Amino acid sequence: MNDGRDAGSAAKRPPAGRTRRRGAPVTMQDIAQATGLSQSTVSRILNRSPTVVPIAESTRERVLAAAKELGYRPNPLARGLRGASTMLLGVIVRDITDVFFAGAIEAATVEASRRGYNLVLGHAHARADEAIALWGVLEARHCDAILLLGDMRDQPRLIEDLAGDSLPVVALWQGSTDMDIPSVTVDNRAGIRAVLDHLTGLGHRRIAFVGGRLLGDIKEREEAYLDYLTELGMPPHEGDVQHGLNEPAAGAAALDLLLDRPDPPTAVVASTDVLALGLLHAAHERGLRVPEQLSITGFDDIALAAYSVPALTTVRMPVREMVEKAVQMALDEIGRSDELEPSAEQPPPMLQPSLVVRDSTGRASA
Amino acid sequence: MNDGRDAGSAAKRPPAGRTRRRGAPVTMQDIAQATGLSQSTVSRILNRSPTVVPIAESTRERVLAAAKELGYRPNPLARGLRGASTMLLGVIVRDITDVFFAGAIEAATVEASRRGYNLVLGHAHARADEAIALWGVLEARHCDAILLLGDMRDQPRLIEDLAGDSLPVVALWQGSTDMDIPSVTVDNRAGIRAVLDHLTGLGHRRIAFVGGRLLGDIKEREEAYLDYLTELGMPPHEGDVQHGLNEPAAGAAALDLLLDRPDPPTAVVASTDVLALGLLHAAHERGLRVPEQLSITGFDDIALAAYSVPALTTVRMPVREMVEKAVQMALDEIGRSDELEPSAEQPPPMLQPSLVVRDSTGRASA
DNA sequence: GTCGCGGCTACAAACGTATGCAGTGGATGG
DNA sequence: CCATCCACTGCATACGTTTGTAGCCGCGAC
Repeated sequence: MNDGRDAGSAAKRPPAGRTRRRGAPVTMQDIAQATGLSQSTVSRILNRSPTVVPIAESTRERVLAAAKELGYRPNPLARGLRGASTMLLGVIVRDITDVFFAGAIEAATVEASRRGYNLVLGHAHARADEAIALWGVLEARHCDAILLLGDMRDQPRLIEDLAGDSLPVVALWQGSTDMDIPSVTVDNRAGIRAVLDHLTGLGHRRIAFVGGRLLGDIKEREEAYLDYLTELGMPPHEGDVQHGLNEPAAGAAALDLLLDRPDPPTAVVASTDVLALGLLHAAHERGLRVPEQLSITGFDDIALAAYSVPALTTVRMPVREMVEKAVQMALDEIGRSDELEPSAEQPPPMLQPSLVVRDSTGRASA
Repeated sequence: MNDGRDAGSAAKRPPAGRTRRRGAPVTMQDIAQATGLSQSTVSRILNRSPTVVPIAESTRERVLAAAKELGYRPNPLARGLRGASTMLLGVIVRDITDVFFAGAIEAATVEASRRGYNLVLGHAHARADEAIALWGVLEARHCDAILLLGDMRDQPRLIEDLAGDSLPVVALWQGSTDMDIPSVTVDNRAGIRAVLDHLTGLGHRRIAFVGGRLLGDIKEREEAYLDYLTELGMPPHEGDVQHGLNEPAAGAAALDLLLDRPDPPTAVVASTDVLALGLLHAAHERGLRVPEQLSITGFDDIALAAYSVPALTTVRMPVREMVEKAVQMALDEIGRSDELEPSAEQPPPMLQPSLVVRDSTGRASA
């Protein structure tokens, strides 16, 4: 039974029944040796290769038994070397702690596994200036395609590496930029318009805006806000637009800045649900009643938005549909990878969000 | 310039200046050919191999230039085949949408990248009964070690595959089970005790509990709750303990069940912040004022807990410390992988949580 | 009796990289 | 002027698969 693979020293290994730990991985070669067959035969059986060559039923069973017995696990590296697809979908997200992206990742996981793919998660880590390790995450993983979640424009290295790469990349929520990366976007303008229609319909005339860093979708939302109010002839007052990180704390701080003035706004549009939650909290801290004294809206409709106090009026992001579309685009591109001509350039799909009215908005107070 | 790698047909490729898409990946062989050197020399230079053999400075520069010029990317598969470590840390999480785990993943990402590792995320998908594709996620990825986030006891296939595997596995928040997987845990009993001390100190005598599925930490928390109240001689009334999924909706539903009775409790301990947020919402819906009429506590201290309405009294989970410890354990195990003896069995580290008093708890009402 | 053929299996060449060892050339010392 | 040594580079092999093709064997047909 000594197959020559033992290390030189005959140190007896722990006699535990189940030799876990450091059993040199079982290879096809081992199975071949155990069954007296050749490694290639084993390979064919283990992959039920498409009848190119017939295999005796008895042999098949013998091999399968041995494989199970020895606890064989295919080595994906070796498999990948031969050019097989890795069935991996890389996902780069700029901030995992952003609950919105967490939801998107969930959606991507579901959609990917429906197609037999698994997810590899890279992490842009918004606050790390040196995002160099990034490209390692992707390329280092040899995925079949890559999904980009969020606007990565501030990570030029990443974009560059990605562009130089030979595999399909699809971006989500990167805002309508002119980067030549196929993308799936949402109609941010329509979302903001819906929110502002709703608020003005409730009689609000002084509507403030709280945004995150001017990236991607956030930027679009702010621009849409400005355009809308300008067109209506009631542009925001000075100080009616606040910026900060996309965190509840920033929202809370912004609210104080907005309200610690004479003649404060009667409604605040947040560029994000997370910010809106911070606004709600700060309003409560000040003893302000929402929506009686102040209306607040969000954007995204994260899971918690329906359970805030009070429940948040927001814009529903069609996350599932967008991710579905993006995964499909990426995988289609893989399929097309053999052909020479680049796929016909189509306008990036843009999906429609929808207003969800809950309890954080009401008629404008005197 | 025709290096023989072209496909047979001389179909001219799109003349775009930047030939993206489907340029067969540049290999060391290509660089060797371009510089007139051999592949092995290129390899040594590109890895600055440790002076085993000297390399002429001019040659080095020539190669580096060519590598940059051609846009060389090392193939991690091939590299891994040779046994090199993949610098990958696998993470299996049972539910990504759980904001608590999202935070943990963030922490793991940070800690891993501090050590030059990257994360691969597998997804147990709490609701998928057939978690078969799972083991594919891990093994298929050939990581150097695996972190388990949450209790996976209901996924026996996964545990089994994991145990049969030869690489280090460390579990986090799996509850104190007797599975022979090294783990890092938190002292749930101490956390619950702190919460109950706090509440009884405020005069509460009828304290209800809302838990998720009886898994891991949640189970421990519920048991601690029962023990505590029993020891104090005021065991929970019938119906004072509610169960559900770990979602705000479940928390909201539970609150109604708890309060739609004569003689309702004056405080509710949630096994999780997420549930507690649902409780807060439901209380608000009922017009109940927190904490004047009802006290509510959470567990975990997720980022949003400080920004709920009102801010949530909860138990801080030492996430960063725990993840740090776990990553260290896993990586240490890798280092030890060459030695034969299994590392000396040590009791799994258990970290201490701490009470965070905010505004959702107050003196018991009449 | 020989040939052919079908059914099964083994051989071997990739895939891209790492690395021990064997060269090769030039310079230097005797 | 030859031997020696050093600085440098190439050769070859291994890693674990996949896959095209060649080989073996027995049985039936002519």
